[in-house]
Amino acid sequence: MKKYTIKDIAEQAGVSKGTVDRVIHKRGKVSQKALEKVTKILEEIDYKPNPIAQSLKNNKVYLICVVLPDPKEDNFWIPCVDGVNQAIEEFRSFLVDIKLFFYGPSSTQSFKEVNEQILKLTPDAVLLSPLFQKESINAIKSFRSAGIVVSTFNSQIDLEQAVSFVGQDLYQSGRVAAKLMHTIVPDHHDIVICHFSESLSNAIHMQQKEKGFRDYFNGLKGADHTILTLSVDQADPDQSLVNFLESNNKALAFFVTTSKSYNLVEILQGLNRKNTKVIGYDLLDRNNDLLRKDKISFLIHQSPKTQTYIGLTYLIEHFLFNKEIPSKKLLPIGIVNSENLITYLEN
Amino acid sequence: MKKYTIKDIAEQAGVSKGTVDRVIHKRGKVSQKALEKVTKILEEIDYKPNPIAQSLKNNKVYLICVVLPDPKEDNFWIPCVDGVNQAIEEFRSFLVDIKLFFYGPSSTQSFKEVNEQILKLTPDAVLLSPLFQKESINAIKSFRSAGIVVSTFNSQIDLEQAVSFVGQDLYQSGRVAAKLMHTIVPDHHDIVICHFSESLSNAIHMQQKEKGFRDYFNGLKGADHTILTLSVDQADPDQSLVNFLESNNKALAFFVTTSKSYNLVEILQGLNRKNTKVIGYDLLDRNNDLLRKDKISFLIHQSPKTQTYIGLTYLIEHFLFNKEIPSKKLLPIGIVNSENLITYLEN
DNA sequence: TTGAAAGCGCTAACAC
DNA sequence: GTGTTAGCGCTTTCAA
Repeated sequence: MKKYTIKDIAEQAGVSKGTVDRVIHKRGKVSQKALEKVTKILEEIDYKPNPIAQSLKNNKVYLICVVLPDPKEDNFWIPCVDGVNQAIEEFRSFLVDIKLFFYGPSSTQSFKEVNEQILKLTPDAVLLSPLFQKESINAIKSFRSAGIVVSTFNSQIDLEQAVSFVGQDLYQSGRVAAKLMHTIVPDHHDIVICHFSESLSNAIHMQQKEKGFRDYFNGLKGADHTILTLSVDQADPDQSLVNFLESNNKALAFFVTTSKSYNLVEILQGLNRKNTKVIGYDLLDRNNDLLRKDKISFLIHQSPKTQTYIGLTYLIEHFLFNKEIPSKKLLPIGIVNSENLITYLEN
Repeated sequence: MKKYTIKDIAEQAGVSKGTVDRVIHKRGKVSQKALEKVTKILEEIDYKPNPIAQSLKNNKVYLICVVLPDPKEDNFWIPCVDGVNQAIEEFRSFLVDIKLFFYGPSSTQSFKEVNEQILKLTPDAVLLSPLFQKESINAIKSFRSAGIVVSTFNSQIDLEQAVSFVGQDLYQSGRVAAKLMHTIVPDHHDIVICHFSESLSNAIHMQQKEKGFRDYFNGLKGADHTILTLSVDQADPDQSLVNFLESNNKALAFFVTTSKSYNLVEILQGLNRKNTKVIGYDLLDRNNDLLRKDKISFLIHQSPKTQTYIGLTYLIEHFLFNKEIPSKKLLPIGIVNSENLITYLEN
């Protein structure tokens, strides 16, 4: 298992290392004869340059900026920060510098400002969650024209704009929830899809999930479910829920499209409504407690921590070792109940 | 964001790079005075050597051998081979050489032979699935005394023998299955735990899963389930199943502790038994088909591909970049239904 | 006990 | 067009 070096190839071809390097990187200034000779050898041995040596030569500290909504305002994002920190820790001794930036989850203005601030730093790459469609496309454009590599996570925006996306298939995620609901709820049952939209930016997410959910039930043969959609009023979610529930006392099965299932469950408990089935998203502490107590049947895990962690490792390994960045990575849709919860929390 | 090099430190301390290196690696032959000076600086800047430069210097091809049961004899292991191949592909250009070895899943003799063969190659590390308790401990001992790093996956053996284990908590996995069963099966129901033990080596696995499963139900307050255990006769599994089912026609809910759920389902279909609920393991093609057709309610995913892939990356990054090898990595227990199946298959 | 120097594989500047 | 050379950060040998 001999690994060939550029020196071996140079000797074999009877040229110098410099010439071999020129051939490898197609930098021209090589005679036809030398080119052919070297190319032939390269192909024969399927030469791959040692990425470690390449990286050492290129001793530059890569700057990567991560942009996401402030986890203090929406704790869905807390694990994303954990993922970033894990990457920082893991690559501490390498030549990478990772900086975190937060914006207000409902302020396009703060999103803009943060991006302008980052642009001034001219980082090598930006990893961002493009909550706001239009503003994100603008931001990505200006990053790219400054030669900055842009990767995205969590929110998929229709684009050839970004190099890479790490996240989940939200339509499929709605189908998963529907299938679970179908397994735990008898036929002839009313099912309620609840949208808690703390920031309008989630609208697309919620729609895709709803579509998947409804499509699943529409596709059933002898199906007979009434599916309602409830968009919880942001101004006063609790009252909005109470009103709905009091006028729909047959509603016992709920699919919450955001991480707010705890909010719904607390209201249900307040109204003393029994035998409800709730399926929601995200392993927040308050959700986890209710899952353990069987007040929530299933949570769907969107792997927020993994999303940022993987997004970052793609970038880092690209810079350090010339690895290709996958253009799209859709993570598995995790189904979580009270018993496998712990195995997700420990990872 | 300046990264310090040993040259910087040497200059700061007024000594040579050699001396700094001696301090860092505690190789002695350093005067008290120099030692203190350098140590102080190292601590102040929290110096971490550049692992890329270290690795480049150490230009050695690391040999890692992977030992697992022949996937032709038990296709549970096919994805494990995929995981190995993924790691090979990903680290193709680095100085690592990964070799695969198979043994007969029910032949301790072939396990022994393979290990002897590997011992002769004196690899740097071995990653193995220690199916056979006793023989594995012996093998690991001889590897370790030859200075070979040993990591394990899939089967946990009670040991400080191996450096690392990647796998799942099987007891918890049984609990997950039980919880799922509990959600989909009415009370007052007979539940059957089915052990298909194609090789005796699985015995411990199955026991742990059974224990978790039973413990879950025993822990319920107003529970009222009859749980039977069926150990399917290896000599003639089909007949053995038919006999059992004909004398237990109340049995409609089944937990299959191995990847053979398809086998049970086919028999159930042959007997034309309806309304059965089956929970099993592993995303084999035959299981997946039945999951899609709703003949299996849930499959539990043990992430075999990830197990070998992670096991290998731990070893490789340890050798190449001095990363620490986690002594135990328990992967999330995946709950799979017809809708999130595809998201697992694509990963 | 210490410093100087060579070299790992690769790149890029420079001289011819 | 081509070869030579210096140097990335670190380790290790050798001479002092």
